[in-house]
Amino acid sequence: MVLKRPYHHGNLKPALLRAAVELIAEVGPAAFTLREVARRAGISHNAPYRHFREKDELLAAVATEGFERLADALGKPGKATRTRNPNPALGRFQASGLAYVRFALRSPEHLLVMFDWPLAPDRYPEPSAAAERAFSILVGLVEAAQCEGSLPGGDQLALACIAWSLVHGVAKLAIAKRLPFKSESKVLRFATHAIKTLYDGMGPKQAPLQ
Amino acid sequence: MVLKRPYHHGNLKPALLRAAVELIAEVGPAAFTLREVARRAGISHNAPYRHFREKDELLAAVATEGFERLADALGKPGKATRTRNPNPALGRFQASGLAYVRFALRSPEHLLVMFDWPLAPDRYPEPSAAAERAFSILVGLVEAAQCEGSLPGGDQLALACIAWSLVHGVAKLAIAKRLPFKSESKVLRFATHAIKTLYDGMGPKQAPLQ
DNA sequence: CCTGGGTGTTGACAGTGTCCACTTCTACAA
DNA sequence: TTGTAGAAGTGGACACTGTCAACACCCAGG
Repeated sequence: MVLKRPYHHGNLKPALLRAAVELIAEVGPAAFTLREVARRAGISHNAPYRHFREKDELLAAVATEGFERLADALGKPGKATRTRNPNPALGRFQASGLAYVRFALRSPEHLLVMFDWPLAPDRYPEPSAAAERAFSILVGLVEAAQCEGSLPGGDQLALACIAWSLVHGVAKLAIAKRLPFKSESKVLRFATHAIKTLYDGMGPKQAPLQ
Repeated sequence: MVLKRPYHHGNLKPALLRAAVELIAEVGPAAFTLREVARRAGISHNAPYRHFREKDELLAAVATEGFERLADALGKPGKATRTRNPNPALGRFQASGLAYVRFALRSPEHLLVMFDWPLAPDRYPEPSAAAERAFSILVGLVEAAQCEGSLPGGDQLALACIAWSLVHGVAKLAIAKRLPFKSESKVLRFATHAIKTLYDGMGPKQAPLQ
C-alpha cells in the first residue's frame, strides 16, 4: 500500500508563508528564492503562482503579517506594567518601545522584509495599510500619555515619530549585529536605557518643534 | 577614419563603481545587476570580473566608499558650529547627528548597501572596518563633549550607541519615505528636534545604565 | 453522473552570476 | 628595437531564477 501525498495539498497558502519565513530566516531576503520555497513545501516550482501573482506578492504577505504581529505586540499591555503605577499610560508607551525591539530580535526575518524589501506601495497597498495601523497604535499611546500628563501636550505625531525612530534604529542596528551587545537581554537593557533617556528629554517642559 | 573605443577601457574600476551607484539609485540594491552595470560602462558582461571577484565584492566596495564618506561627513565641523559657542564639542556632536541624516538623504543608495546588503564580514572585512572607523569618530565626539562637561561622564559607548540609533532610525525611516515629512529641509528640521530632545534627556544628571 | 474551474504539473524562455578558453594590448627586459 | 609575460577585455557555456503557457487532476454543484 503506497502512502502518497494527495494531488492537492489542502492549504498550501499558509504553508508557503511559513516556508517563506523560514527560508528568509536562513538566507535573508536577498537570497530568498520562490523555487526553493516550493521545494521545501514539496510542490512544483509553479504551484505558488496559484496563490500569489508573483514573488513580490508572497513577500508582501510576509510583510503584512509582520506589521500585524508588530501591532499586536505594541498594543499588548505588557506584564511589566504595574497596576499600581502612577502613570500607566506612560508605562504602556515605554513598554511598547521595548516590545518593538523585542519583536525585531525575535522575528528579524519579518522586520527585514517589512522595511528593507522595496515593494511598490501602489501595487501592494496592504503592507502599507498594516504599517499605518501599527503606527496609529503608537500615536494612540502617545496621546494617552499626554492626557495623563506624563508627556507634553502638542504635536503627537512628532513625538511618536521621534520614539519610533529611536526604537527602529536600535532594532535595525541590533539585528544587523552592529551594536556591541550580544545577548538579547543586553540589547533589551540597552533599549530600556535609551527609551528612558529619550523620555527624560521629552519632559513636559519641552520646547515646541521650532 | 573610424573613431573606436580602444580595447582597454583605461580605468574601468572607478567607472564600474560610479555606474553601480547610479544603477542602485535607480532600481535599488535588490534589482541591481552586474550585467547591467557592464552594459552601462560599455563593456562585456565579463569584464567586471577582472576587477572584482564577484558581484558582492563590487557591492562591498560601494559600502566601503559609503562608510568613508559618512566618516568624512561626521568629522567635518559643519559651518553651523559657531566659533563663539560656549560648548563647541557639544555643537559638533549634535551637528554630526544632523550630518548623518543629511548623508542618508543625499546618498540613500550608499546607505542601503551599507546596512541592508548582507555581506559576510569574514569574506569582506573592509566595509566593517570602515564602519568601525566611522563609529569611532562618533565616540570621539561624545568623549570631547564629556570633557567639555556638556555630556555626563561615564559610558561613552552607550551614549554613542543611543545617539547612533536615533539618527540611524530617522535616516532609515526617512529614505524609506515612512516619515510624514516630505522635503529634505523638513526631515532635517525634524532630525534637529529629535537630537535636541535626546540631548535634553542625556543631561549631566542622568542615571547610569542600570 | 458529468462537467467547470480551482489546484498542481511539466515544459519553455529570457535574464542572471560565474566559469573557462580565447584574444588584444601594454609594459618592461634584453 | 624587439619579444614576450601577463593584465585587461571578449564570447560562449552552464546552472539557476522568475514567469508564462499548456496540460493533468480532482472536488463541488448541477
